[in-house]
Amino acid sequence: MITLTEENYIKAIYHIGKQGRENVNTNALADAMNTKASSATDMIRKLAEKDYANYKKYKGVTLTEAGKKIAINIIRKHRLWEVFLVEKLNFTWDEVHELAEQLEHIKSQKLIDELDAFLGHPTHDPHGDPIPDKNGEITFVEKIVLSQAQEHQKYSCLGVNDSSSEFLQYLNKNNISLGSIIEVLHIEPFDKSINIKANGKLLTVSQSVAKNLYLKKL
Amino acid sequence: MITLTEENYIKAIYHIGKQGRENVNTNALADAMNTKASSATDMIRKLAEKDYANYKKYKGVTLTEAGKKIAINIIRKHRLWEVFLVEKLNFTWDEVHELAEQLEHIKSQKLIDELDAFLGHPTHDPHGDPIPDKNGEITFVEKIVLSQAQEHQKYSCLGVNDSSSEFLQYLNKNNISLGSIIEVLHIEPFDKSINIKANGKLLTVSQSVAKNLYLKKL
DNA sequence: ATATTAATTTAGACAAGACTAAAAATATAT
DNA sequence: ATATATTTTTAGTCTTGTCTAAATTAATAT
Repeated sequence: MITLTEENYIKAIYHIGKQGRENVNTNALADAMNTKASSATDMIRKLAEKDYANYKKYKGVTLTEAGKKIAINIIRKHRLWEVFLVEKLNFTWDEVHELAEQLEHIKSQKLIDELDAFLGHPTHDPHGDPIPDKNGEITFVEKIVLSQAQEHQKYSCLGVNDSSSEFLQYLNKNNISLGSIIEVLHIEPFDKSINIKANGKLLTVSQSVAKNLYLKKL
Repeated sequence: MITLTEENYIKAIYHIGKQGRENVNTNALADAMNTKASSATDMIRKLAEKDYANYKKYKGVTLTEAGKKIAINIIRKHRLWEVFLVEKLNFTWDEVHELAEQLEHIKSQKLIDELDAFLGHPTHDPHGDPIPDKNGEITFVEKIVLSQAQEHQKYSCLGVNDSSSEFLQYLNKNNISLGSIIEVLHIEPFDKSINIKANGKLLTVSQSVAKNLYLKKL
């Protein structure tokens, strides 16, 4: 049996490992888990013991194939629940994350298969992140971040990098959501702020916003 | 904050208290929770400490109003999830209980309000048990058990007392479900077995079956 | 190359929820 | 009414996941 805490550590290792170097260091993991480095060390040991993680003292941690499988399955559940909440229960995309953190730990293969079918086998969650299929395959869509976009080019909004409710509410306020058409008008060389036309409306966004918005060239 | 374990103890106290004397004894609680009496004593102490339970040494435990409120809310969530699983995700009534035991602990008021609305504010779960409303009100339906039924009388099936999957599968096999029309033909004085016509088909049921099937006189 | 700083691990302790074994209180039987 | 049996509580221990403080290893700077 795998505990809830173990699942959360595995998920954190997966996410950190994804966006940076392969080997996840203890402090980064402790940060993500809101614990101290010593607690992270203990858990890493335990996960290595159970063959969910590869661990060499002072060298950081990676997931084994078994660990990755668990991580991907949790992510699949998380994202399917997010779709359910938004599509069926009138949640907005900034409300679903915390709740999905609870729901992702529900254990039932049939539940997740049926939910998937009930939702029509969605491929992306409400933030634009891909939903792994039953076999753990993740369909990768080529995407860039707004801060790397070119002037005078049209894009469509694919998703977000930062899914904090603050950021999502900022986007809501400016009427930007999945699929929104965004045209880059001008990039200010001084501070890298960007003038865009989003769904027809003119808007200037800072670099910190631009870094967290994923786009697809049209 | 209330822990998962505390919630489960509160629920168990509520259910045991419901079907028998008010004061729940330590052994009964330990049994229901699959723990030992000493563990139950510890938890009862803790619940009393937090004002969820009334406790006098050696005298058993009851819930306070706050405790009852929590219990009823968990039951509301449990039964709404059961409806969801059966109505929307193709589960059968014998498959849903364990899964609902997990789902009932998800914490989100909005989730449960929206789920309730999504399901059309159902009043009963798939086993015929009433679903408490948002204010904790439980609509009580007068029901008898098949073993107390009268000969030559027609009834409709309201629910079950024993919701083990063995019993539910027995009912499935004999095509008895919620709302089934059941006519009592003859009660055998020797062993109290009962000849019934269920959905048009003749069937003889033992007393232990008859004790666990709830009916409403038609 | 060595000193200093940063990251990681170890050691020991704590709270929650469980257990066993023993003691205390209550219930039952003659 | 007293002896016996049952139930409940207490005392002490264990595991999980956490912490602090100290020790160790790795990284960085001069």
